[in-house]
Amino acid sequence: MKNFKQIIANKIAEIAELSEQNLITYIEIPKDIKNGDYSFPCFRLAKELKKAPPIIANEIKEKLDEKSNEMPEIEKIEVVGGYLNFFINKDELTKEILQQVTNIETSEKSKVGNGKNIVIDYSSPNIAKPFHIGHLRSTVIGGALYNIYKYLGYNVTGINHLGDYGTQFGKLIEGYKLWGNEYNIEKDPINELTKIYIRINEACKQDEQILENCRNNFKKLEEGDKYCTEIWEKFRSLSLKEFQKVYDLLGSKFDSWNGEAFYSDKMPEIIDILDRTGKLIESQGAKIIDLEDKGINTPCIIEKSNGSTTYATRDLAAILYRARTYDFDKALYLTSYEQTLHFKQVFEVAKLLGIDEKYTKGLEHVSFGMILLPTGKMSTRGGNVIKLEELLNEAITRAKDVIEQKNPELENKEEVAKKVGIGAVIFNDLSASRIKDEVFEWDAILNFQGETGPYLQYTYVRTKSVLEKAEYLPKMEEIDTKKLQDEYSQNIIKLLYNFENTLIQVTEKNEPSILSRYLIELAKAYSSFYNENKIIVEDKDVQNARVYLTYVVGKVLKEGANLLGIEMPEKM
RNA sequence: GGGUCAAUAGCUCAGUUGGAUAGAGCACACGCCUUCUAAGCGUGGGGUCGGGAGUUCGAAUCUCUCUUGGCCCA
Repeated sequence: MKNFKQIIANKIAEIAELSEQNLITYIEIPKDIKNGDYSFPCFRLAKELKKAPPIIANEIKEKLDEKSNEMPEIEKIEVVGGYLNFFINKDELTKEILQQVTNIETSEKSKVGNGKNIVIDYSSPNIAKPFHIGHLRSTVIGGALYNIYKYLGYNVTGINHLGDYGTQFGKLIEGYKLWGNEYNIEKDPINELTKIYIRINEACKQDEQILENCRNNFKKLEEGDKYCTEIWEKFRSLSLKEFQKVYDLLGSKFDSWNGEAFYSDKMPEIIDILDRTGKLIESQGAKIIDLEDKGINTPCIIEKSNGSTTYATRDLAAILYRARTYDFDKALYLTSYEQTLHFKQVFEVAKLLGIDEKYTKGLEHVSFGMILLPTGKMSTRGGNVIKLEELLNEAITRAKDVIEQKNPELENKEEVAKKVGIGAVIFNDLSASRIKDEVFEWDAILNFQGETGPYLQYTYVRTKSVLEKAEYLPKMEEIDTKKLQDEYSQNIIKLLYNFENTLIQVTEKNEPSILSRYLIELAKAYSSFYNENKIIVEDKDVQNARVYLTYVVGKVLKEGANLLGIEMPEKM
């Protein structure tokens, strides 16, 4: 793929005797098409050359014009004010892009990641607790990043760092011991376990002995007691079965399910390492690392006064394990911004573990905003949670209603409703920047109009419909790209050119919404094109060109949506 | 109190490392289906880019400060 920016920078560098590296960062893409495909603002050269920007622009243009035979890609250069505007030869550009998109599966994209190792820690729900809409963002954003890194040739490991450890299991075991036969946890594990959990908490408040038993259970669990371990494993596997229903709906996949419990025997080593650095100090009976000199005025607690470990210790053990096991270049943690301080502390303490700088530099907390209910924050104890399964099923039901209304003759309504409903939910979560909070409202999430998942799907379905009508796909070599020089086609061409670059931007910022916005732009551009241009026409050259453009747009829309975790129906 | 993130149209949000006249969707009004899916397309109204100061040829974007709100703090 030709890099037009590079070509322009290269030529200006020769003339202005400046470094190509600098110039390339100056070159920008004008918002308005009439200002060309690329633009070089000469203002910043004005000072050192001691000339007015328009004069500089004119001088560069003159010299560039002399070399025009060296740059067949450039059609013309215009000076507007202090700007030097470059117009790329449309024919050249169009051919280049169609070629690239045609071979999208085998393009050079895989070189970008260069086999670097990326570890993504996402979803990570708590065992025996409801899987609610608060877990959606981690699952969906993490999943999208997983797909995109992989697509760009990174070697990605997805980890579901389950919350399957902690004193609450001592309580659950006690509750199960006492009243296990009263609850049908096989049938409805999470709801029943939640009931037991609430009940045992009440009991603990009233009876100190029960609380003591709970503590003992957890201790026994840690020591590998057979009975406790068996019950714990039962809770874990029953919960996972429940979670799997949601993961199946969302299409989430993980390479590792090692949760907190997995690191339970790996924490003594962490404490030992930290101890030997001399930075692990006693404070109010707890073992802490002071981070004041690192600009973090809250110390990191490694071991509590009662001798139990903390989330921080477990995360440190995970870092050490992952560095050894996956040799990661980047390790991403997908959680809400509530945990910002926690990860700041952990990443700082990780520098004391004696691991290579590569690892500590690769740690990154990818934080996102919270999902709030119109009434405020969700809370499991308060009982005001919306379960993910419930949301997804509602989405499917609503999608089915729309299908009945718009296209009652459609085959596979169930399957399409699933893709559309889930697609709407996923896209809704990926369309705004991560950091934004989201107030949960059914009508907003399950809206199928405007900038939504179903809009992308609908546009894709239209491309398929056109291809079906055309009955054949012309060969790339037979396309007369001159037939694609209208404003609408060119708009699409330019967007297609940006596809790979968009994906790279996503990984640079760990921000899948950049891809979401891009796909909306592409779908809009195609919809305008579709409305303004008849595609199946008398003139076969025109038809071939437009059908082919339709084909590649469909291809990119589908590829892009799949990367976000959204499936495309062929009809809807 | 300390730290941190945010504030752009009535609502939800874009705005690529500072660049040309700040853009979408929803909502509202109007127009477009005897021809490729109207879950669509087009037109229109609507802005003190939270306030102020600064840096710069140029600031929604960078710096400082203030205001409001979210989140975190053994």
